[in-house]
Amino acid sequence: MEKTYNPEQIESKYRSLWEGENLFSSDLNSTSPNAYCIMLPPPNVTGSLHMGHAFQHTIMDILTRYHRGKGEQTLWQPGTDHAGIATQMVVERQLAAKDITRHDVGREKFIEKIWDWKEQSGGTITSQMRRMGASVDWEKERFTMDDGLSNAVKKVFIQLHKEGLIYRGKRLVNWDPVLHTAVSDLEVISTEEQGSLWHMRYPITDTDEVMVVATTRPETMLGDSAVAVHPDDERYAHLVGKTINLPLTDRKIPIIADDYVDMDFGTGCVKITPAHDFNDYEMGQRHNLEVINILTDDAKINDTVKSTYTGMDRFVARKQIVKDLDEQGLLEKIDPHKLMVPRGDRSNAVIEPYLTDQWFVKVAPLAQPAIDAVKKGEIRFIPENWDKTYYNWMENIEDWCISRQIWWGHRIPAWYDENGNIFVADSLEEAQKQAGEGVMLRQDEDVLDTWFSSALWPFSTLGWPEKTPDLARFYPTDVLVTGFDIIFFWVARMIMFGLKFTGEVPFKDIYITGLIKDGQGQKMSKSKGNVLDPIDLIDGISLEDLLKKRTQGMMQPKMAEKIKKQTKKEFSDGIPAFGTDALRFTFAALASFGRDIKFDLKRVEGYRNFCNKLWNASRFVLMKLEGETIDTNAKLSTADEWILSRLQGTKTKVEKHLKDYRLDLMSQELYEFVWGDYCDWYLELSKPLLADEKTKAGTQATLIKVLNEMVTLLHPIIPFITEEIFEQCNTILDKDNQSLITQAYPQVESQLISEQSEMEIKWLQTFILGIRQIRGEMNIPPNKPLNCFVQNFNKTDEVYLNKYINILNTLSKMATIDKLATNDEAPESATALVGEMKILIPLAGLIDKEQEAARLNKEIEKLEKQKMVSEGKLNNKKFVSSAPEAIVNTEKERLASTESAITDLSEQLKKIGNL
RNA sequence: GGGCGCUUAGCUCAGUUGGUAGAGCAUCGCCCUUACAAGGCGAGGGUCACAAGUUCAAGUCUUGUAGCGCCCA
Repeated sequence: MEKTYNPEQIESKYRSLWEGENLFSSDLNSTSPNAYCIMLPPPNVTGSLHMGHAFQHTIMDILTRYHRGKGEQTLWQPGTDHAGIATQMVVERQLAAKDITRHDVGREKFIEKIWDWKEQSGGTITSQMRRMGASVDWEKERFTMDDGLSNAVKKVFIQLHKEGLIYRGKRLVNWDPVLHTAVSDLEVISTEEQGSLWHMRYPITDTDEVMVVATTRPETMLGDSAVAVHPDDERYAHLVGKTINLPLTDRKIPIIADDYVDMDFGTGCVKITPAHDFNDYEMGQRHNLEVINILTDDAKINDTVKSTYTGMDRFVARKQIVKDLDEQGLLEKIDPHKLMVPRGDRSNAVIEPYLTDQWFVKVAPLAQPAIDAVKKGEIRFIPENWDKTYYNWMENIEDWCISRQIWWGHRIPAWYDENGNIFVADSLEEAQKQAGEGVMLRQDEDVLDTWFSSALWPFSTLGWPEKTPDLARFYPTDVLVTGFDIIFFWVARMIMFGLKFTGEVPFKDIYITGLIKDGQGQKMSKSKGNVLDPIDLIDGISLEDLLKKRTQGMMQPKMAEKIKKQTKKEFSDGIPAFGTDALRFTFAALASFGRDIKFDLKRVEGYRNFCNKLWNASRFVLMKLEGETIDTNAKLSTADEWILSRLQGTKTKVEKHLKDYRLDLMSQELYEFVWGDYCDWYLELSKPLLADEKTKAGTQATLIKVLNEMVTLLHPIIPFITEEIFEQCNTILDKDNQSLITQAYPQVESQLISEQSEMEIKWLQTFILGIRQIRGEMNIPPNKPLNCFVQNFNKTDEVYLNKYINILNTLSKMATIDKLATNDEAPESATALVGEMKILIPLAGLIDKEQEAARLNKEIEKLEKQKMVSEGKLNNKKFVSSAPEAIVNTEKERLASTESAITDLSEQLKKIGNL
């Protein structure tokens, strides 16, 4: 084996081996009683892997590899979604660079271009997944626009339509005037921006009075249908029922009363524009107001308004209208005002409420069973507090606008005849049958929201609506691993559709992961220039390349400067190559149940070091075993029994943590076992044991057994390095070359749990630690041989002393360990305690008396504090009477041993002091 | 305004049904001891945000306060 761990070579070796031998296949273990299945949340086909994906994929892979190791038939289903708007935008942008639009190209050609683009860039994310070691069943890879999935979409649409759960209607929707499409509520991000509040004077018909209304969007006044006041507002009571001469138009509009109006906001008068505001729309319905649309698809003033404003962009018109009102003396004032501005999450354009014909899913009837499934515990959120977020949203859910005015996606399976009658069918032929011979049909131009097809993912990928064996075997799936940001977009919709169409929940557990943020706790985003590419952590990247990556395609040069500065500060030497395993271990270790995760490069470095440690421990073992025959029945030493016993404890905890999805605790447990128990203690103990013919065989057998189990336990987290170590072990043992990925996950062997050996080794450790502490504090070099005495030992101590004399001499570099009788006068010494037994290291020329006195004083002080705590408790009658007996006893024992230690150390202090 | 979180060592975070506050990193000593300097050994460092309550006992349970964050309206 190489002296240092080199991830690069190992990783490429096993990437091709695993896939080449089809070891991720879900056909393995096909006779197991249970099957295990995880659906990969399909990433955007033209996207790339970000830290969040890498994190979640690591979690899914750990679960997958674990269950595969448990002998279950396991499917981790991969695939991508077509990301309608996002993907279409990319290709439109490419066209825009050549100064053409999709309309110039035409629908069919344009879609061809998108498919081309998908072919070209669609492999990015899957190849990155391969770099991460994701053990998905690649043979089952799906795409939301595959034929099978498209058929499922059609079938669902048709059935829901038949049941009246999908309808078409003219409604106010969120309109993106740049993309020319409706978007759902969820795709609109409202943020606070600085704007103005314009106060306009509206003259009351046939009077000299005016009403002052305030608005943040003055241009919408062209579509006003009323002015509303609160019914209890005495200031305006006399005006209700009169009309306003709407300025800049020749229309008269009524003054109405509605208790929706906030009397205290502004003047208490509100202009009502039903076609361009969601609240106004509802009020319009209540009062039968006219709905006047004044905008075009691209948010220009339309020709409903016969005026000079027609054709003006909404923001140009705004200026002009304000100017015109001012000239007519109708502008009262302009106040600066902070308001929530809705923008499209893709285009960043200001969204307009806009009246159009759209398709909707009636959600309420679907939501109730979906709520019940969680309430009844058929679906469990992990951590469970997310269920509140889910309920909160599901209980206030609105109908879902599913039509999009774009070309890339599943075309809505609906046709219209010349009279506007709708025929929903899975083909033109079917629709024609419904409409009758000779009727001219035209298919709906729109496509469905991408999430509509994603919502079917857990069963459409398994072949639904066919009753396939996969569907029977793997559905309902076991766990969904995803971020909280798509609980509404996706999780809720999968549950609704899953229940509706399969009658079963799509998954039993929903593991909501935290969000990966940068070192400063900022959300990673391209515009902030703080994204980390997981692949750069694996392969490393120079500062130069990182700067280039983070600033290319920046809209604002100013931002680029800032990003450069920040990046130089944080990554002055770029990022070293840590390897996939180190990154995966980091993700596992960070996967606690908090909400967000500040990503710290130092952690990756630490776990890279862990891999190196594991590597070198393996090297040690293999060196010691080379050319030897392993006797698996050899007699075991206490140290062997001890490490095997510790291993059982570790396995038990790992099992529990996995069950609880606490991968952080799982990885910590294994980290501590490997580094603390195995490397720091057992390997050191093995050195003298291997040198002794009596214990050699047992030690060899134990070294390799534990190493093998360790790498098997770690394999789900760090698959590459463990696979390599496993192979090296096999080579040395002359075993057939099998892959670790197919090995059984180790089970607890309860007969190997040994309290006796744990007690004995604890004694040994205490002895060694006592001496190390004296060496450390007295600055005695660790390899300088020392003489020491022991005194005040009991029978057990004596047995252990005889048994472990060799080990003690080796591990704590003792020259001699001599027994002193209780009455024997010891030389001036530094002292450590093992229970009641004293270890005495003569000062003679080695140790400064003052220093040892100071050390003892410090120790005694610590013990005194502890003594007081214990005494305080035990003197409290209530404690003694109410606390459980076991607790009281522990406290008594603690006090006794503390007191005895104080006595011993004080005595020692006195001895030094006297000299 | 409604909902959900967070606040523990210099930093990043664990802390199970209440029972002596932990890890990694960083810091400070001593060591290139034949698996590992990407390492070994030792040490220092905490009023668990604040206040009150329940309890023999509170980082942990209850209530309130402050600061920070996210989601929804």
